[in-house]
Amino acid sequence: MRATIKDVSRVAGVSVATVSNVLNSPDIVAEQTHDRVMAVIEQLGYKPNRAARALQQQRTFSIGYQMPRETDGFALDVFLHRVVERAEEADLAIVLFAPRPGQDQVDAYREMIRRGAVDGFVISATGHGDDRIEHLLEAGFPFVTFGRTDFSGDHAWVDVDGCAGADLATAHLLDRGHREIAFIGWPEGSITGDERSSGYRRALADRGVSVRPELVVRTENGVEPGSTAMQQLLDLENPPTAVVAVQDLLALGAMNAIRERGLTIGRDMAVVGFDDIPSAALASPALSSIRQPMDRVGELVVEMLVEELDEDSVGTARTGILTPELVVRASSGPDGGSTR
Amino acid sequence: MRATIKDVSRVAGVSVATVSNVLNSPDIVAEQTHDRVMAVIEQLGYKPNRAARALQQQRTFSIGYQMPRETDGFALDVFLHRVVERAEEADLAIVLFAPRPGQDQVDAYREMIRRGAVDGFVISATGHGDDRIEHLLEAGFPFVTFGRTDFSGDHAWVDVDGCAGADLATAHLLDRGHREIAFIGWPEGSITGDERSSGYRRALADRGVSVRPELVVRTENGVEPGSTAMQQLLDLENPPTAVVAVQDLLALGAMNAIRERGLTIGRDMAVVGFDDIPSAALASPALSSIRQPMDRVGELVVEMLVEELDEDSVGTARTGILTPELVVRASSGPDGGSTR
DNA sequence: TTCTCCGATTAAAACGTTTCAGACAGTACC
DNA sequence: GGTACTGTCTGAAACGTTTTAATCGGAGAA
Repeated sequence: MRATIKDVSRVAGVSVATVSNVLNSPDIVAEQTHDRVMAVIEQLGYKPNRAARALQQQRTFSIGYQMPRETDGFALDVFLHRVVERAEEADLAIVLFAPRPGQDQVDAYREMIRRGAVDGFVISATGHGDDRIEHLLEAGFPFVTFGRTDFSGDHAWVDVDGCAGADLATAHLLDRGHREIAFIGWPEGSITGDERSSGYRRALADRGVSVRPELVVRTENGVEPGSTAMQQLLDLENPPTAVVAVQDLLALGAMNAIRERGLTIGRDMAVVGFDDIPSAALASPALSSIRQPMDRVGELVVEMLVEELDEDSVGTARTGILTPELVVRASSGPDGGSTR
Repeated sequence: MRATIKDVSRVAGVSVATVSNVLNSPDIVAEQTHDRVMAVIEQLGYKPNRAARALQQQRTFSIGYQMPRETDGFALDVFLHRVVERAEEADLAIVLFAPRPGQDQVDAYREMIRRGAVDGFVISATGHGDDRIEHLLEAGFPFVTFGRTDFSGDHAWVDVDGCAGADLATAHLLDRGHREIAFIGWPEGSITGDERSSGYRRALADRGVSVRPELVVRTENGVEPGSTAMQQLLDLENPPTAVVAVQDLLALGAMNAIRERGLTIGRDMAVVGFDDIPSAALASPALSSIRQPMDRVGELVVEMLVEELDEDSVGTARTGILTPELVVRASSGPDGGSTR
């Protein structure tokens, strides 16, 4: 059926070892032989069998990725697409897995390792108290995370600078003349949320604007919570003129609340969100937001893992911090001169 | 490092063949032996090596899925999550791949087959003139598609009944008393689009409402086209009182146009979309839409492929048609009595 | 001439499974 | 006591690679 190395060797009149060498150590084989074998390989459409290679080399040429259950605000499609593309370049396959119903998350990883299914992992949806990280670290198994963890110092990770993102959003509003800028955040304690809220404060501090504590509202993610939070802000004696939300869903909720009060978004109240989920562009008015370079994240995550695998120097703790970008749309008001 | 079958056999004091039998043909081994070996397997945390198994059995226990480039209106995350879960149950891994830059789509499939990387494919984003299908058919390689193709009679596929969906949407509006119902569709020629538009006509015909040709507008997908189409409909001498869109993006665009005319969505003009993209629920007012059971699709696709692989009876041409469901939200008007 | 070295090639082992053909001991049957 | 099973277990081959060590012919050095 499929051509094997044996077929190639027979047709080319050389040993299988030579064929293997042509592919893996082209320098040690005579040029003439090389060309002849190459021609046969081409002609037969030969591709080395993955399983055989994996068995012999004791590496699988594939990396595992746990399919996330929820993907709120996470552009899985673009992330994963780039991950796959980049992995392909390094001759690696992406293998998806998920804990079986009732199976512990960590167990799923353990199983993948035990059956020698992957050489390493790409991990997303990290956070405080993530037991996967701890387990992989003590197992000494290669992995790279998207997002920081409790053990960020000990492993490779890629993250988007949430602080810079929130700073960007806030500065944008300051540029447009706003001084009373509110922040709808998550409860303290999440890595991502705390980062972003610090960016808000930094931007204000940089411009010498003092933070009014009552302008910072913390709530869980979602449209409804965003709406409630905004109502609360609007009920203040001295309400803000602009608001930055830690996530687009909250921003969309805030927009609803603003609209319900008969105010015009962008004119009476400027809004900027975070994550640039697809619905941000589709909202009306369209929501200004902070876009994370998810394709770059995917790319970088794989590149780091490849390095780790090549040198198998676990524990070098490479890190990559990417800068998000501000996407200005109608919700942050009529375009003042400065769109940067 | 990892325990192998040899380790187990040594510790349990039996041959490797017996260990293998314990796992694969438990019936032919004495109960006592079985239990003893099982205990050792447990104790050592032994899991059969994937590569070794694949090499010996000449099947890979994995199925390939080409990462789609664009995912408009396709809930990749929920589809893929269920696919992975269901595959796991059948002891199959999902391997992602994508054509390398410059590489032909079909070539990517061919390469996967040649290197014996997968036992079969799950394919989405099908349509007229899809050369992947043709190639796989003549290669006699197992696969199941989500969506019909030019060769639907010759292979297994799963699809959502778009006709029933559009019927549901249209009937819903008829139930609410609308008689002048417009349809914003795609240009004729796409399998999915034509199906859905026929559902619109069927619903009207079933209730004895005649189709006014000028109420059917065809345009490409997207928010802007939807807006333009709606403007066109509103400019009619005798404009519709409700509109069904073949896709949510078009519906969202239509909503923008309606709003811009100073009309109130749901009261002056009812709107129903299709696909129930995340933005539908987030729009304001929230958009009524037709939801496709993507989790069921994923499930079914895998189940069919598993059957195909087991019996290796390619060409049985199993088919599965799933019925979508109507999600009623504010855009289709105040709730009249009948929400079904 | 003989020895050594070198470049090119290859035979064979190994990776961890599954499976086929036997082996082996006991049991039932004639 | 031999034959034929039967139930359990095992040795060895095979799957398609890579890799190590060995072979081999020829060229250069002594």
